[in-house]
Order: sequence, then structure tokens, then C-alpha cells
Amino acid sequence: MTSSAEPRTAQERGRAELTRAILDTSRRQLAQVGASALSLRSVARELGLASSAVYRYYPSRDELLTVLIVEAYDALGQAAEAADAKASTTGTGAGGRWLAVCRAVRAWALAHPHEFALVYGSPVPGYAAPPDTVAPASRVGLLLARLLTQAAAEGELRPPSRPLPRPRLTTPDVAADAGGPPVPPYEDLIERAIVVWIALIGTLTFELFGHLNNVVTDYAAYFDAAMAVAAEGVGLELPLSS
Amino acid sequence: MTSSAEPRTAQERGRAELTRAILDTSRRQLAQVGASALSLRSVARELGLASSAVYRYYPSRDELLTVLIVEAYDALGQAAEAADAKASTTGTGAGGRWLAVCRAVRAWALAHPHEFALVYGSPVPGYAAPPDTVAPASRVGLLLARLLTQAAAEGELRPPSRPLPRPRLTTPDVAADAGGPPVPPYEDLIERAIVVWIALIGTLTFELFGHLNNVVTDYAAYFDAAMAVAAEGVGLELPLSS
DNA sequence: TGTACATCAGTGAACGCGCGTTCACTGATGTAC
DNA sequence: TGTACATCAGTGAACGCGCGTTCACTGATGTAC
Repeated sequence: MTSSAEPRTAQERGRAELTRAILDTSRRQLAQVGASALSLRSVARELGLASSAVYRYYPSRDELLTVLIVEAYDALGQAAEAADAKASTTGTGAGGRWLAVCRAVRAWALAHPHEFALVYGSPVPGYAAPPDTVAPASRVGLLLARLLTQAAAEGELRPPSRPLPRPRLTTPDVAADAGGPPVPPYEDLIERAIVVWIALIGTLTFELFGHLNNVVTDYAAYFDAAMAVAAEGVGLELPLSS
Repeated sequence: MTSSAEPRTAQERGRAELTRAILDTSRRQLAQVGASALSLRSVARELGLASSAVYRYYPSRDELLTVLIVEAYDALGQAAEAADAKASTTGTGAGGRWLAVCRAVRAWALAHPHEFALVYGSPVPGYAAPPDTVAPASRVGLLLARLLTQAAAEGELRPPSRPLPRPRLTTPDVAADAGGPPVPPYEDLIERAIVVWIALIGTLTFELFGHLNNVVTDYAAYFDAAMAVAAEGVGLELPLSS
């Protein structure tokens, strides 16, 4: 009997429904006021419940936040994976898939700025991320890493002109999840992949948090350019129209 | 009579002192609890004042936050500029200066994580950054940009192998502040400089906010490596010991 | 140098608000015989 | 199929807390003559 079993009784069906409704309302409020202003009471209010009723479904505000974080990571990961799958079928090379993934991540971030901030912004004060969030958090990063190791294996990457001084700065887990340790001349591929991953998230953070105000004129075009520059670091050429 | 004039009376001296004391206490509390949990009342409490007394010095919590933000940007900028000045005297090239600046920014960020989060993390809910914060905010970025245009002029940069498809994605102000529009073959230098700037701040954001947990083993070494990879994008080689 | 007045710093009480969480409770729903 | 009991959902009041901001007030400090 897992929790994903079909609900048998009316009570169980009602419980499943309200569990979701609370989460949906929370997400909607999160999108409006941000994580630190999200309150159980106002969620309950919107649902016409007594505030204490929410505790039948989530044992605390932090647990609710955790579920929201996990779902945000998963939604973002799914958007990225869907874009990759679609790009794969159109026969673009690794560069095309890469660009498609980056753009999908950007689209999701622009559509869900507060959820993006929830996972990639400042940690919520007093909240400690539990282990459940680790796996969903690495979904996008791993997609990028797998894409790269695969591209390396198929000869789609230009080898780096100068290897990094000290490779193997990553944990064994990461290399394993990315598809095994990289082979020469790409020993430092994972380290470089992380730089590109940071460039992707960092560029969106800057855009969303306003650090590019009065700096960049065309956000979408700049994003593509930034991804192209970052991709050079892993020997990948993006198919940008010039 | 500007506000920076020497205080003439005992009252004026006391006012100047308490104005600073409130700010210092606020910064200390910020370092402990983070921006969104910073409260006027607890600052007043720590200083032994009635909470209403603070309003003689700062008209609202938001004004206090603004001053903290400006001071954080300035402290970070000053740390970066000092590191650059010191590196300049030791006769290192542009690569050495660059690395010194990046490391200084990291050191400051690690020493002041909450202040770093205040300026580069999620926007504080309900707070809108006033124009006063714009100039201090660009201090580090401009330092990097100036360093690069200068290096380009002195032939210390390897020209990019492939120019960006659409240069001039930045506002005229930025190019001007960076030392004039860049000359061939570095037309896209400013765009590339911003990517490196984002890589710098983004890498620190990832480290501070825990996104490199279970990913990277040696943060300091990884930081250097990441900066080296990013610097490749602007044709700059960092003097890393291998 | 001394006095009368204006300015200022700081107080303490109050307003009005919202929050997370607990607890004893009531009806309704489900289960075992 | 019917009854007795256990489980569950949801209520409403309460606890205890903290917050930003306002306001009338008191003494002390500074200023003009």
C-alpha cells in the first residue's frame, strides 16, 4: 500500500483532492507574494478552511515549502527534458539540443519567476532543505551533463585548447550520473559542464533579479549570446542565426 | 552645508554617532538572520532605544535596507578594487589582476554571506530598489569591464575565434563607462565581459546557496577552475598553478 | 553674560495587523462482527 | 443487513509572538537678542 495507490473510499478521494488543492493554492500565492510571505493562514482562507485544518494535510509550513520546492525543480526539469526530446527528434546536433534546453529553462523561469527564486534565490530564512530535494534539484544539471558526455563520445565537441590545472574537482556521484567518467581529451568535461550550468542559471538570476537593468538592451538576444559564449567553454557551437 | 560637514554641536555629534550605530547594529543583525527577518524593533532593542526612536534617524525600514544595500555594494566594490590595485603593483598581467579580483570578491562573499545574499539573492519582497543603488551596484562589473578593455588595448587578450552573431546588446552607458566602445577584433568584448561577471557572481551564489553540495569537492579549487574557464571566453588566461 | 524661545532627541503607549501552531470538540465516514 | 465502535475531517477559540508605524509628551540642547 503506497501513497500512490488508488483511493478506495470517498474520504480518501476527498483527502487526495484537498491535498492537491492546498498545494495549488499555495503555488498560486507563492507566485504572487514570494516564498517568505507565503502563509498557511492565507492559503486556508482562500480555500474557505480553518487554518488549523491545513495541519491535517501538511504537518508544518516547512513541509509545505519542501513540496513546493520539489515540484518546482521537477517542473523545471520536465520542461528541460521535453525540450531536449523535441530537439532530438528534429535532428539538430548537440548544439541545437543545448540551445533548446537553455531556452526552455529560460521560458519556464520567466513564466514562474517566484518559483525560480524559490529554488535558485536566497535560501528561505529558517528553512533547511531536507534530503528529498536533492535528487529533483540536480535534474537539469544532469541533463546538461549527460548531453555533453554523449556529445563528447560522438565527436561533437571541440577539445579544450588548455586543460584545467586540477581536474576531478567533482564528487564521484556526479561523474557517474553524467554517464561515467569522461575520457581523454575531455578529462575536465564535468568541471566545465558545471560552469555552463552556472552560466545558465546565473544569467537567468541576473535577468529576473534586475541586475541587467540599464546594462542589456535585448534580454532574449543577450541570453542566446551568453549561452553561446558559455558553450564555447565546453567546445560546443550553438546554431545561432547571425 | 552638506550632510558630510563636520558636526559642530554636541547634538550633531550624537546624531552622527547614533546614525552609524543603528546602521552597524542593523548590519550585524542582518548577518545573523538575513534581510527579510531584519526588524527595526530588534535593532532598537539591541541599542536600548525605544523602537520609535529609530524613526528620528531612518524614516522607514525600507530606507534602512537601502543604506545597507548601498554599503554592501560599496564594501564589495572596494574589496575588489583594492585587490586589483595590489595585483597591479606586483606586475602581474591582466590575468593575474583578474584572478585577484575574483578571489577578493569570493573572500568578501564568504565573509559576508547575508550581505551578499542581500544584493545578489532574491529581491526582498515588497522592497523596490531606489535609484541610489544603481551606481554602487555596477562597481564590480565596471571594474571588470575596464580591466578587460584595457587588456584588449594592450594586446593581452586572445581575440575570440568566432564573433557573437549580434553584438551591441548593451546600453551605450555601459560601453562608455567601460572605457569607450571596444575596437576590432573585440567588438563583442562587453557582451563577453558580462558573461564572465555573471559566472563570477553565479559561481558564488551556487556555492553560498548550497547548489554545489554533493557536486564539487574542493570549493576554492573549483572556483579558480571556473574562473579560468570563464576567462577563456574573453581570451584571458589566468595564472593558475597546475 | 543672561534670558526667552524654538528646536530637537527620545519615551512609552497604542493601533492594527498577521503569523504558526495547539487543543478540545463535533459530526461524519468507515470497519468489524 | 444492522449495529457498536473506531477513525477521521474540519471547527473555532486561544496562545504567544512579533512586526512597522504613529502620536502626544518630556526634558535637554541650541540660538537670538
